[in-house]
Amino acid sequence: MNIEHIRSFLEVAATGNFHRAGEHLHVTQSTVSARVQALEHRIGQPLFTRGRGGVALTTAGRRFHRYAVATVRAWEQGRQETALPEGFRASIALGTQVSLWERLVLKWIPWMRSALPDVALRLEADYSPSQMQKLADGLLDIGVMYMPRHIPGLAVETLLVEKLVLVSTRPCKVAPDWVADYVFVDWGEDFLVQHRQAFADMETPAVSVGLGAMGLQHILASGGSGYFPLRAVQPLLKDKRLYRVTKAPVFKRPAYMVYSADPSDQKLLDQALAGLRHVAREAADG
Amino acid sequence: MNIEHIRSFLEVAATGNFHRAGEHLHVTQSTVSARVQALEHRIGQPLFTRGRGGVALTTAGRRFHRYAVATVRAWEQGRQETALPEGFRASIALGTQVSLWERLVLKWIPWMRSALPDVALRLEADYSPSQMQKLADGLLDIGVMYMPRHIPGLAVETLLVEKLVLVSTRPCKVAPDWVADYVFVDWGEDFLVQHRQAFADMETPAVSVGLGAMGLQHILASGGSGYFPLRAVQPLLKDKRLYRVTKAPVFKRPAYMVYSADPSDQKLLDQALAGLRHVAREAADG
DNA sequence: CATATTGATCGAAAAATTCGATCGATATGG
DNA sequence: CCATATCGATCGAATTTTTCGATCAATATG
Repeated sequence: MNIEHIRSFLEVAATGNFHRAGEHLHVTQSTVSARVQALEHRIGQPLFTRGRGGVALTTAGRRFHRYAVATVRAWEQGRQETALPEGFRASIALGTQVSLWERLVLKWIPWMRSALPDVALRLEADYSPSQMQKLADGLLDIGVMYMPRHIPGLAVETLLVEKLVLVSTRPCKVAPDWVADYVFVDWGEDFLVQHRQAFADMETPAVSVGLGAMGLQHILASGGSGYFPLRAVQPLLKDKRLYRVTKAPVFKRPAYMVYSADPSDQKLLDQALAGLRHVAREAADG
Repeated sequence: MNIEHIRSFLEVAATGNFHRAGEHLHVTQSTVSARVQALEHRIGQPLFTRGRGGVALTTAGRRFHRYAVATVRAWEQGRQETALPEGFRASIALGTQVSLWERLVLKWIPWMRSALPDVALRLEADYSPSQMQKLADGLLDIGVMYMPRHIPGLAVETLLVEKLVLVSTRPCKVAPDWVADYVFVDWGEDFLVQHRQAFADMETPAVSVGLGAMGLQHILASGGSGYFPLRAVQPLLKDKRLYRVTKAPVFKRPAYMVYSADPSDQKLLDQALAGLRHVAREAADG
């Protein structure tokens, strides 16, 4: 069965008129008639009552209508999602965590556009678990994230290593007054482990924050200290709005890129990965 | 685009082999090849990597896969739902409330099977509001229910009038000791209004029940009185397990059938309605 | 190196789709 | 009552698409 036939059925149902349906579909009335008849024959039921001033759906036609909509929509959407934009040769689908978006992907886009102008880019910012699934299912070509799971068939490569440094709103060289104004920011499981090792005797901080940007806003507004990516606080250190606690340990937080070990277009993937490595070098903390 | 093409894509994706896919679809390998190529051309992307020992989905192919499944399923299901069973000329879709199922529809089915053996029956038991919507949408041909809403384009016809009579587990001629052992059964809005008019000074009964069968079970188990359909309690009256309170008012509870005022097959509908009227007469309280 | 398996390709045959013209039925207006 | 307009069905011819069988080239297997 042809999807054009189903689309014709929907158009006739909408207009109630074979001629008008034909116009909308850019075919003749006899074509519409033939299509609807083919559909009716395939289903084995009349879908329209042909009468006086046009047509109306039969009970069977109305029953079929919702499935017709679903069928056409599923096909149309699948085509849309899968097809390449006009004038492109291939496409790369990349998923990333929001926090790595600005830092890496935003710079990778122009790199790709100039290096491979005929490759369309499909980008999504999502959270890590669903992204790993999409990579495993082959729905994404590249994932950029902290803390990937290891899955067979997927290669994981360190892209850059962020340095998390302790900063405070007051100048001080040693670890600050814990508990009082320290803000614990959850930078993920790796950080948690390192943090616990370094500050084994530390009591539970009064404030702990799940999202980095929130923690930074908090200490800037209310004063305090906490671990933040060097890159993110560097301008604030220059402005003397924050001070680095130089004696405190520095933690490392690596970001990875994940990709298929056996891609359908090895060459294309290699180029895209090279671009990511390039922007990662440029974005390195130094 | 042809749905067989999409089905072929799915079969190839499942088997990883054009030959085997062809066998499953009862076509030759070259047909499968042509179909997949047509699909790829229509989408503008290769969906498989053809290689050494078979084929594998590309990223695009994997992306398309779920939509392919959705498309085929929607069409297949629509055809299933809409098509007539083998050897039937037409079909009638009837929806009813559960409580009227046994009373009417169960007897209507054999009537229809013998009167119109080449008409398929589609039956669903549902609750009134969604049923009226389905009737209005033309998804049902006939609805059988208490308390239909009136909707333009739908005809409503009284099918039978149930008599609700007061019965008690103890013999008594007059209204029983209210409140103490009377069970109020909610037989719908009409009943509520009549009941309130007849027993204006009645206090709120101790027990009120939403479903008729539950109320009947309750008074049979624990003793008491309440309104029930004459038809339902008649055998219990004969067995002297219940006694009718003859002086109490009798309430009427009409059941209706609802159908399109302008059906696509008037003659067929008329015959089905005649059948319903017939079984309703037989089921009348007398 | 022979052999088997894979998907692509080609040409011919078959099937389907499409179009334009026309038909019959029905409604509208004078 | 009749001329006219509108509607969908139908027909035949032209076109396009689909299918098949045979064959080819590439790649594994023993």
